[in-house]
Amino acid sequence: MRKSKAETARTRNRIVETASDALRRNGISGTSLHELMSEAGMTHGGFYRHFDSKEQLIAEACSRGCDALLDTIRAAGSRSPDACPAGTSPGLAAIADTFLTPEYRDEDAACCPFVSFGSELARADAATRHAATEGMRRAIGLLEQEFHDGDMARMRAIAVFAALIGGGTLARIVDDPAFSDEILQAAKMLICRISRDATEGG
Amino acid sequence: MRKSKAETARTRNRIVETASDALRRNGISGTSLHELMSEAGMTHGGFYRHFDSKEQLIAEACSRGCDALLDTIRAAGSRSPDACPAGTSPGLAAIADTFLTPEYRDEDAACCPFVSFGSELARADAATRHAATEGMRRAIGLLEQEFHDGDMARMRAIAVFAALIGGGTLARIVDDPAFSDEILQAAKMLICRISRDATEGG
DNA sequence: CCATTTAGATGATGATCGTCATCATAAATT
DNA sequence: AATTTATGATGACGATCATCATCTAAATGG
Repeated sequence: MRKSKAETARTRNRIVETASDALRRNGISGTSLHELMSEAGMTHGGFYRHFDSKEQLIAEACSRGCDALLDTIRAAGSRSPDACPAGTSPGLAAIADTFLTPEYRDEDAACCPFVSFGSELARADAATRHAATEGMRRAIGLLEQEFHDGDMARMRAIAVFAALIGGGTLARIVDDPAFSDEILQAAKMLICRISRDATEGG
Repeated sequence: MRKSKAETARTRNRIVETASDALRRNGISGTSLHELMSEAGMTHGGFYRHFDSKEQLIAEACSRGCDALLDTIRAAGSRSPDACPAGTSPGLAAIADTFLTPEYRDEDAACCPFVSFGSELARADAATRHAATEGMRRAIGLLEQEFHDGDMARMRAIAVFAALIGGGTLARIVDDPAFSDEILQAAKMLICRISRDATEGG
């Protein structure tokens, strides 16, 4: 049942894409190759025609998940925010609005890798950690643009990213919806505050 | 080989304590009962004399890990900080100094549960999530005290906690030490900024 | 002091895991 | 057209997992 070169490449791509989704739904150790491959429409046997190991796939899927995150940040940044306190950058407010809402929190698959399996990434193999590091660099780079080369733009971008990931992670843990919403609000407020600091030169 | 009541209680306690450490080192799915019990100085067989399931132990160990976190926060809050920018609460600066240092980041076992297995907690069973939620409530309550009933004390305490967890999680992922240190610095700066806002009524 | 209960060791259970050998088949190459 | 190559299915491998049955010896309760 050999497939054409083009179709083989498409299959490989489909596995990575499927893994990227599955990881964000179930985490690294919660994702098995069996489940993964059948989700991609195949049996488990073909896996090693495309990858050397599960770890190699995880690294690639992590990178792919970061790409998706970047796209979401870009799309969010160019939207008009639900609410934008005076002095806050509209782009940052819109990004906070996108990632720190109950709807985004309750989504399983569209979630960002760092929220979905961030604590597992700290224990992952070198290649995966590297993919995550580079993804994080790019994400922070995007946020940095929102500060228009201002003073401490990079520092502030990192702070915003930490608030996004911290708030998102905690909100997903909490089993009390009101408390969880409070966390989202606090993180959103924090990000707007950082943005205001930048425009006011605080 | 039956043991006395007191010793049985001590054994059970030792298992929970061991699990609390193991969880913070290896995460939830990275911790097996085999490994756990032998770490506690026993074979795996005796486990079910003390617990109904692995999940039940995880929930208790999570609660215990939160207790340890609370103790660390309390101890940190009453220390004098390495550096304390003008207007920043010394307690908050000291807490940031404790949790956002390279030394704390590089420790395996003493780490806080939300950093160590926060993303796994979001997918854990109801009892574990509840234990985590209550632990988080208490941690935020402690931080809230640092704001002395000021305006939005609770909101700010949540923001500080999100910055701690977000910063700590990201710093542990990154494989570039300089970048990781940068993340710790940014999160620390953020927390000092929140503290200053409170004293200045910003 | 005897009968009962039980903590913890040993070892088996079935399920699931990552990985690999084999095979049929169809694309690629000659 | 003949030969080689490689995809993906089938199924097995050994390891590991949570859980449980059984056995022991010691603590408990009468």
